Parts: sequence; C-alpha cells; structure tokens
Amino acid sequence: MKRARVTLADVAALAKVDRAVVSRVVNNDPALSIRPETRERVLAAVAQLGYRPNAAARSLRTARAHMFGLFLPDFANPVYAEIIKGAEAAAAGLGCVLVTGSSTGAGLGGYMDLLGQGRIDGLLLAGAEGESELIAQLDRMAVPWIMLNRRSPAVKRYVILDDERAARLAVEHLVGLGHRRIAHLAGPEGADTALRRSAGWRAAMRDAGLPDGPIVAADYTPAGGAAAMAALLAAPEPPTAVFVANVASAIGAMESVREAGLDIPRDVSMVAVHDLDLASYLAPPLTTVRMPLAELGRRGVELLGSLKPDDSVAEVLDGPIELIARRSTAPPR
Amino acid sequence: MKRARVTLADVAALAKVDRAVVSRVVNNDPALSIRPETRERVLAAVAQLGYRPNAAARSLRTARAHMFGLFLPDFANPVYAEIIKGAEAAAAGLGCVLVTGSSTGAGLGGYMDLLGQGRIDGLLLAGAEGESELIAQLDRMAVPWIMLNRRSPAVKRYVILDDERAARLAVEHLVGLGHRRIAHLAGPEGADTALRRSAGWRAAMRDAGLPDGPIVAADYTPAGGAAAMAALLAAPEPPTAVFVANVASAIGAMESVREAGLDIPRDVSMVAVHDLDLASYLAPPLTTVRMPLAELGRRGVELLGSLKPDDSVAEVLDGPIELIARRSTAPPR
DNA sequence: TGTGCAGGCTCAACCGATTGATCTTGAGGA
DNA sequence: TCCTCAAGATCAATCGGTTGAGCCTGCACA
Repeated sequence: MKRARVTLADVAALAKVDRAVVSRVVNNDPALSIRPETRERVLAAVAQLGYRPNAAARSLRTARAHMFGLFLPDFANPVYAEIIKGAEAAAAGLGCVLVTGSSTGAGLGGYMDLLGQGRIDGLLLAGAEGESELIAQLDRMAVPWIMLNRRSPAVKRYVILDDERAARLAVEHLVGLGHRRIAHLAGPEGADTALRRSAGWRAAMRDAGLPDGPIVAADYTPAGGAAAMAALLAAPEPPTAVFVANVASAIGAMESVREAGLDIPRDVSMVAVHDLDLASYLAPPLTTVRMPLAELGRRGVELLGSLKPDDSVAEVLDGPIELIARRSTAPPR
Repeated sequence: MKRARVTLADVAALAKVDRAVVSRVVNNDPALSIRPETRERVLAAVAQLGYRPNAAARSLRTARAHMFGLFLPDFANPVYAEIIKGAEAAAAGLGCVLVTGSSTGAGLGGYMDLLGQGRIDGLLLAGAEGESELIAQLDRMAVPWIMLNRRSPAVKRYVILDDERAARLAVEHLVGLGHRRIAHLAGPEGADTALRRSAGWRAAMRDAGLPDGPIVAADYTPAGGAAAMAALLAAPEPPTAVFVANVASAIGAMESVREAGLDIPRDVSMVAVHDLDLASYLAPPLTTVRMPLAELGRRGVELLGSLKPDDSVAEVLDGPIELIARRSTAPPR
C-alpha cells in the first residue's frame, strides 16, 4: 500500500510552476491567464501524481465545507431512505457530500457536538425533534438549517409536502368507492405531518357531506399502527374504511385486521400515505398515496445551497402526488 | 441570527492566556501543567463565548478527520439501516461522525471524488461493488477500508457474519419440522453472502442425509424474490419448504406463493435470513434468522479506528445468530 | 548569593490550499 | 530610446488549531 499524500507543492514542483498556478488551474479560476502549454503541464502533473486537494485545508481557507448534514429520526424507516436519496443526489450535483445522523444515536445535540464548528454548510432536519434550544444553537453556530416536512414553530425555515392534498386524494378515493364511515389512523399527536393529514381528512369528509369518523393517533411504526387499528375495530360500529397517515403504521394495521378475523378489503378498506416498493408485496397489496419524497430531499439541499443566511423559506413542494390504487380498497359490503 | 465565529484567539484573549493554553485545556492535554484557577478562567471563557473548535483547522493540523465513510448499495434496504445504526453509534463513541454514500448516487468512484483527500479516516464498504480499481485508489489515497459482510478478492480486509451457520439454522429448523424437499432461493450470483448462505444450505442438507433441492438465484429485492419463487413453484415436484437468502426477497416470494393460490405454511414453509421488525407483520409472520447487523457496523468502525494501515483483517463476527420462529413455517402436509 | 529545577506559560512553526498584490518579460507605441 | 501595458506567472498573508521548544518566576538547597 503506497502512501502518497500529494500536495499542491508536489504538483507545482513537478510542473515547474508556483503552487498558486496549480491551485488556479485545478479550480478553473477564470481570472487566470495562462499559456495553454503551461496548463497542460500542470494537468499532466496532477494526473501523474494523482493529486487531490486536501479537503480540510480547502475548507479552512474558504470557510466552505462542501458538506451538508441530514438529521433524521431513524434509518429503519424507508420513508427517510427516499429523502436521503434525493438529498444525496442534489448534494452530489453541488459537489458536496452528505453526513447523516439519526436520533437513534446521541440525538441532535450530540450530533452537533460531534460535528463541531464549520464542518457542514447546512443542515436538513427531517421528521421529528424540533427542540428550539438546539435551533438557537444552530443559529449561533451560523449553520443554515431547513426543516423537511415539518414546520418550525418560530422561524419560517421549512419545505413541506402537500399532505392535506394527499389526505384528500385518499379520502376521495374511498368516498368514490361508496364508503361513508371512514376512520383515520393518524400520526403521533403533535407531529406536524399528522396534523396536516388529519386536516385533509376532515376537510375531505366535510366536502363529501360526511360526518367525521373516528380518529386514533399512532406512531409511524407497525407496532403503533397495530395498536391503533385494534382500537378502531373495537368500536361498536367499526368503520368500513381507514385512511392511515403512514405506510409503516398501515403495515401494523393490516395485521390487526387479520388478527380480528376480518378481511381487507372485504370488511375494511385501507389506504395509506407514502408509496413504497414494499406496498405491492403486502397481502393484499396496499393502496397508497405516492408523495415526492426524493424531491423533498433534493429541494432541501438545493435551498441550503442557495439560501442567504437570514432568508426565510416556507415552501409547499409542488411535486406529483398521486393515488396508487391496489387491492386494499374496494366498495363496502 | 447572531453570527459568532469564535476562535481560539477570542477565547485566549478573554481568558488572558495564550492560544496554546486554551487548546491544551480544551483537549485535556495531560502534558499541560496549569493552575486550577487558570483552567477555570479558560473554561469559563469557552462557555461564555460558546467556543467550538473548527473542524477543518483541526483536521488540517492533525491529519485526522474524525469522520468515517460508509458506502452502501441502497438506503431503501432496511438491512443496511441496521448496519448504519451500529456504525453510527460506534463512531459517536470514538468522537466521530459518519458520512454515508450509496450506489444510487454517483457510485463509489464519484463518492470518493467528492470526498477528496483526507476527509475521512476510513471507509466501510457494505454490500456489493468490489471493483478492484477503486480499492487500489483507496490505497493510493491512504484511506483504510474494510468490507462489511463481503470478502475482498485480493486483500484480507473484511468482517463477515457467519452466514453459513445462519443457513444451517434455517435448514435444520425446516428439517426438524419434517421437510425433505427444501429449495433454496439464493442471492444474486457472485454475491459473497449468497455463496456462503448457499454453502450452508448445501452442507445442512447433506448432514441431514437429504439430496440438494432446487436452487434459484435472485436479487435481494421483493421483485427478484417474486420471480425466483415463481420459477421454483413451476417445477414438476415443487418443494415443501424454501430457505430464502434474504428477507427482502422473501417478501416478494411470499407474494408469488399467494399468486399461485398456495398457502404459507400449509403448502410451502418459508424461512429467510435477516430479521426485521417488519417480519412479524407480514401475512403470515415470517420465520427468520436474526443476524447481528448492528454489531457488524459497530465492529467495522471499531476496526477502522484501531487498525494499522497495512494490517489485514479477516474476521467472522461472533455475534448472536438465532432462529426467530414465526408462522411461516410448519410441518409439511 | 548562586545554582538547579520544576511549575506554568508563551512562542512560533506548521498543516495545505487560496487569493489579492506584485513582479517580470516582451511587445507596441510615442 | 523610453514608457506603457498586458499577459503570465510568483509572493506571501491567511484560515484556526496544534505542539515541541523555550522562557520566566520563585522556591529549595548548598
């Protein structure tokens, strides 16, 4: 294993020019006027030595890290995988990489401690955890941040999806099939996405001239969904359809329906927010509303890259939202 | 939003000491002898100004980035989520953060280009993509690397799990239930994990005095599993049980069984490698073999942190491997 | 009174790239 | 012949921490 550690100076020596020239050639400095043959010599030296600029030195001098942070609750939730993909691609487009951190580690505070000063050019906060103390700390550290799919209480710094519309699509689908008693298996209390989806459900029910059905809150996990669904089914007059706020909960909810000896969609129709590959392989294949999650990650990075420090952002991302009808929804009996 | 940019010099000025003292206090340099009251003054100044060391400057001087890379095929596969969690926790324990990259972006080559020189102290390569060209490049860049759950062809630099044992456990479970025609829905051809799991299956069959059943290769995806399972079922004498090399494939395989009008476990028993939360919520709940995936990530980081550059590692991780019996396995009819 | 020594700090070089300022050379014009 | 100017390249300060070497001061001991 050869240990190289090639620096600007090495390249400069080989090309017989000053380090400054090499730097300017490497960075394509438009202010540089140089003879073509000199440029060739430099590029040849770069190639021959396999030179790559030292990230730390560059960051130190330019005060740009070429790195974005992405903090999320849990890698195990495939919904975040989509967001990561979009963010990663956008970052790569800007010549940057992504550092990811999750709440399953030391939490946002611990994560920021590990990062230290100036390691990232901006931070994306996906999902939960909006502790304003930490936000204040981010501001003190001069790190631009944006919340993804979650509004910040104080400052306008977020990109969200049109969850209300997603909910409407889902409910309208159920109404169109003839359902009238449509329950809502909502997200965790206080979660912003949960609120927006609930609002959409309520609005759509009203528009259809239907009374609000029962609503139960649950974590965005299979276990949470299972418990909540059991509660809904235990009611004296159970719903004929359920609008589930998240596909992870829906997976658990389906299990509860089976446990209760009922059939989807014969006894209960089910539609959930967020489309995953997995949805088509569930039993029965789950009807979902596809949301532009990758787009959300992409846009977040894009904004971090272009935003001025004190600008506020309050964007409802205008991506395709569509109902993917599968076999978990059917007319009521 | 206040923009601070507090440096060592600011702290030193406030505490009326030299920058060197502040640096040594902050880093708990044992070689420093200092009066307690001075130390107090320094710490007070640090706290008052909210000083945090600049990561770039520190990296530049010490040639340590306090950052590890983790490259994986796809964030959407929950198996990698487990590995990430373990790696993240271990990195945090070493005071480091994790940069993740995936093949869905620009690939390993592009990822390394983005990282540049000296940004990471080591790289974990999870899953596929073992192009030796890139490995050579890593060596040139003096980046220690380790493959996770995949052996490298040339150099001994890997940590793997005991996939052969996992396969044995699965097959023995099926044999114990009375199955004799046990098929294998293997991983992608050439994948190292696939080979090891196949070997385990073959060995366990032999030990049980059974002839090898049919074997079909598939991607570690639901779609791959579905296609492969369909092929197995189309055989003149279909198996009564299937050992599936990966839980993602199993999800697709289950769907194929249902499509064929058959029942799990009445007509076909199924057991898959890797336990996920999700497995208990499938229909029926899937019997799996739990592997210490988080442990794998943890150990990878640990080795990166302690390994000397040219050491070789060839470790079979000794973590708990256990069969989680659920309802997808039963005696044959 | 001088010497030795250690405790407690300070000095300053260095890591590697960037970038505004400056120098050199040769051509063209007066 | 002298001056101007621009192309083409170099100089050197700078980013913020780290760290080995060195500098004071005061005390102990002879």
